Amino acid sequence: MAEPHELRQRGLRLTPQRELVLSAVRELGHATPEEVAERVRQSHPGINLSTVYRNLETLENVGLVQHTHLGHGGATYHAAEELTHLHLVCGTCGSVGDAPIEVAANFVNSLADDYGFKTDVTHFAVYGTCADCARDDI
Amino acid sequence: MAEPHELRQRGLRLTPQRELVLSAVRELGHATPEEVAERVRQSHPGINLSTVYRNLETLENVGLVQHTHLGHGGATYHAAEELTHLHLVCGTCGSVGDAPIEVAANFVNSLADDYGFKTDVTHFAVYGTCADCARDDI
DNA sequence: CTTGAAGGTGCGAACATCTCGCAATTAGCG
DNA sequence: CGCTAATTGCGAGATGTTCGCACCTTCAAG
Repeated sequence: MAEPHELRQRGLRLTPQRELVLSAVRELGHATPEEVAERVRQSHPGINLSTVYRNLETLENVGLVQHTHLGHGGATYHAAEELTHLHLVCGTCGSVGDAPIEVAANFVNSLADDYGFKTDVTHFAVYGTCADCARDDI
Repeated sequence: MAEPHELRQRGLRLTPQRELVLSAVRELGHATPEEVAERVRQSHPGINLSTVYRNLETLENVGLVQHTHLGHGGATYHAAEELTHLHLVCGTCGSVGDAPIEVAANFVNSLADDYGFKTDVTHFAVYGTCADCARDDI
């Protein structure tokens, strides 16, 4: 039973770079393209940044990874399987916390009912002040 | 009665560039730094982009304007008075809709109660698919 | 009204990110 | 094995934003 590789299943060629980019994203959890490249270089030093960008895009197109905006400008990538939480970004200390998507369920439903807007809560972070910073009142 | 200018009240010097940047932000609603610069150039052609960036930052520090991330990478600026709505960004057509912040009230309260996280819902857009695109199912 | 110090502006260079074109390489079908 | 199209590496280029520095303005003090 020739169980085809998950990349081949999606019509992609199986290149070492591609596999490494995918596993880097999986290992890193949240990662910028730069961080992915750095991780990949541990086992494949010659990989080019362009290749990382292109593979992230390709992998996103076939649904294996997704990107999220955590602020500033750059996107960060996740394995698609892990997108089960939303991101709480603290504007004071910069920390990124997680919360289950369920906390947004009512909000999402309201937007759907009132505006017909289908929300993907994981795509943008939720911005604010984390508990620690709010307490310290820096 | 010498009502001091709003900029002077906040300890800022009154320069033509500064005033123009502020009024451009007010007139434009949502605007990228580039758009602000373009608007300002209508009455003050020589203004430098750096000056726009610096003034946006300065005005933000004193609370007259705020920036929001609507996606991609760049920030967009608002007059602080107008930040009474959240932004619904459609990933399909790119449109930016508004919704009153009240729709997020429960969500914000949940995050505060369960995580101690004080949310600023206006800072990041809410990403998803707008009613039109969802209907067309493009 | 003058004047000096601090703040602000313009300009160009430097970055940081990300995209693209192109030639060389490689996966995978037949 | 041999071909073709997909993929990679590389360098150049497009953006978007920041920074240093010399010159210019604001404004308060005299």
